[in-house]
Amino acid sequence: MAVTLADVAARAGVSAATVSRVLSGNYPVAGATRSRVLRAVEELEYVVNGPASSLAAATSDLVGVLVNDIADPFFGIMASAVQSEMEPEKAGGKLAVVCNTGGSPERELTYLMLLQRQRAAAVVLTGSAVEDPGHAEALAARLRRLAAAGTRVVLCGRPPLPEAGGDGGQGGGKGAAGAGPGGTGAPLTVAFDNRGGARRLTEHLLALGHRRIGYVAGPAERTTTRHRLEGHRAALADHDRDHGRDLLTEADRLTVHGAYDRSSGYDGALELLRREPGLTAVLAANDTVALGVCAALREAGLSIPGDVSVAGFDDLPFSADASPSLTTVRIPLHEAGARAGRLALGRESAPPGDVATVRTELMVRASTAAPRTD
Amino acid sequence: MAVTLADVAARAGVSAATVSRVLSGNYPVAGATRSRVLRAVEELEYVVNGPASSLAAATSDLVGVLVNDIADPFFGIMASAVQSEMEPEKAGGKLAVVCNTGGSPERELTYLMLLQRQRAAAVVLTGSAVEDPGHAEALAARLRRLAAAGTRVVLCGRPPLPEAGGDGGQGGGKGAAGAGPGGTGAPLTVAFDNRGGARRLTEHLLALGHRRIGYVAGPAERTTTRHRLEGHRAALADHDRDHGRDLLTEADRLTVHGAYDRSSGYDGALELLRREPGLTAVLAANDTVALGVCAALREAGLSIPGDVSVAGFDDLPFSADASPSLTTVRIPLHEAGARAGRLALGRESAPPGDVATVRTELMVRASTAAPRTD
DNA sequence: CCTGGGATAGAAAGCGCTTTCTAAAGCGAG
DNA sequence: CTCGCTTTAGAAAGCGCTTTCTATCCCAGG
Repeated sequence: MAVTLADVAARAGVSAATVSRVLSGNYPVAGATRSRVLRAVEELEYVVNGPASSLAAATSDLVGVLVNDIADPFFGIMASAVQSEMEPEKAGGKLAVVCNTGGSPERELTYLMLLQRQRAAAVVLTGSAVEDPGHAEALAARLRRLAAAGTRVVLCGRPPLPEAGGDGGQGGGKGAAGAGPGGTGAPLTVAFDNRGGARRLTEHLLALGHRRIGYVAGPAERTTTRHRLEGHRAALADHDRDHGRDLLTEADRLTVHGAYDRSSGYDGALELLRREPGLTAVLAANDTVALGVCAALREAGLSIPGDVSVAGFDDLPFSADASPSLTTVRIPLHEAGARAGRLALGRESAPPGDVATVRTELMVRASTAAPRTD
Repeated sequence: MAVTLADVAARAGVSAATVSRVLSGNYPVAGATRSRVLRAVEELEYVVNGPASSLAAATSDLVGVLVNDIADPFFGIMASAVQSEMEPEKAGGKLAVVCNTGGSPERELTYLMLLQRQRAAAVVLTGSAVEDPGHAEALAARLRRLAAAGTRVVLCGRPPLPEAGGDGGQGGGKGAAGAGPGGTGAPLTVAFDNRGGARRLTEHLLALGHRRIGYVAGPAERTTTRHRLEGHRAALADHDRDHGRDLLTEADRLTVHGAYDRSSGYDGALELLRREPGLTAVLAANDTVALGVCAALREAGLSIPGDVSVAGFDDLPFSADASPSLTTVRIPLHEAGARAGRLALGRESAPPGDVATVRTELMVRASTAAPRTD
């Protein structure tokens, strides 16, 4: 039905082997022959059969990118950056496959299985991990298998995996977990400095004079949430130590958890206001949540930053445009994604300790100011 | 190196054929045999070799989704909806491959070529098309070839292709353009009623009493831009006819073009203000552009909607949250994407005339109001 | 007790490509 | 003018799976 290598070979008056060599370009072919082949390819509109090629060569030009929510620019930016490194137009270029897990660990495993089935060249996992030990172990096992199968695994924006727990059990599995081609076994990691960012953000609020600071945090079970919370508390603890205060114990009461969406911010802010009407500042899990917080505060008749300061996290494109513009912690998502992409392609060597941390940066804008002196 | 079908067959004490049948499930296998095979699969942690499977079966479980900008929720929502129809966890499930073209027609062709190489089961093209005749013909040719190769082609949010131009030329190509399996030849289309939406939006402003309406339109060469502009002008023309006015001739002067981003809105609004300081309303190419328009107007000391009304297009999630909340034209992106996904899978039969139009809906919010009576 | 047919499983022929291994030229050196 | 090397191209053996074709087994019906 479709045009095959043999057809091209016949037309060019050469063997199939020669055509293959011309197209892959990793073997010397005389100039005249080469151009004869290329002409035949043109004339017949030949397109390589990818599956056949992958089967024979035992390689694939697919790179999987797992994201929690493709409709969220946070992930869109990273995915776009990963993809920008793939050079699909070039001969050895890769095709990035963006898979939307919806944040579900089960779906994540499903996609990883499908990617393994496709013998993907690499897999990039973005987004925060769920801390449930069962899921974590299942995920680690799957990633180990992928690595053993020669797929490069890169984590982007999630913490490095814990060391292998169980011994993997039965079956005379051969490779001692991933000395496979191009895999160091342990996944490469591009980590965000969430702790440091949250810490600097809280320090900023403390320096402005805020003492009653609410926190609308992300889902309780995700690593990112925990890290940001830890940074926040570390700043409070430092402050307590230096000033003999006790903000840290208050922090529990002033923290609520929700999803990474606007309504969580809205609801969270109302709940915080209920718990502590004297609130002067609210930290949000991310910028989207911060927008919800702002909406709730405004509806409660509070001005920002006049009555309450609000700060977000991530610095998405819309954050600078919000009114008031959001104080937030910038995560260089594009840079991180691009780096993850290069690691996935093996174009950049693994960072020391296999973990590259990208710095976060405090962006002070209009939504935070000193509290009213009452 | 890796576990193969033969290994599983040996372990289960059956033939490779039987294992294949158990896994694909489209052939009767006795219960006892079946469970013996499944146990062997478990024990050996067998994962099917996708390329081999695709080669032998001459099918693939890849579905390509082309988007202009993956970081833009407009496309993210559609992509997510397409993906939600794929059921990757099921046996016959598909793997959606989201490809970011960056709006470049060349990259679009590159991705289509790669997807054809992978023998993708279907391809969904989202986003507006470029109207350049050269590109349009190249694209149409590529899509024809895809269809001829048995790949289902679905257009989502772009107009149906023009009828085949050239006759395709040389080579005794067989199929008369795509009576291939499951392809009707002509791509299936899910179209947005951009004209109608723009028309109703303009009518809304006219009804409020606006007469000097600026338009910060999208890139001049894209179909979507043209359609929205046509709707806008149709409304103006109707008004002129009924009221003996001449708003239509003014429209040219009050239209500027830009990209689909915030800064285009910002710059565009400033330019419009320069051309017509007495502007009472501004339409934007989409909601992101509208935000830029709002920012520019505000910096110019104008209040929204007090001095100038602003309206967008698309109704992205952030639009209701902006302050003031944006009047806009809602495009049911999720619904459209899901439908495109179903068409791609052949789970929904083709619409009459192969074009399904999804309705757009005017969302009147706080950013539009009657102009000041001066 | 024999036979025909349904149910189940195996043998084997590819699918279209890559890649050794091998052969045929082409060319300088002895 | 021949020998041995390099350069270039073909032959053919898979890669791991699917699927047709065929063989076997078992049971009901005659």
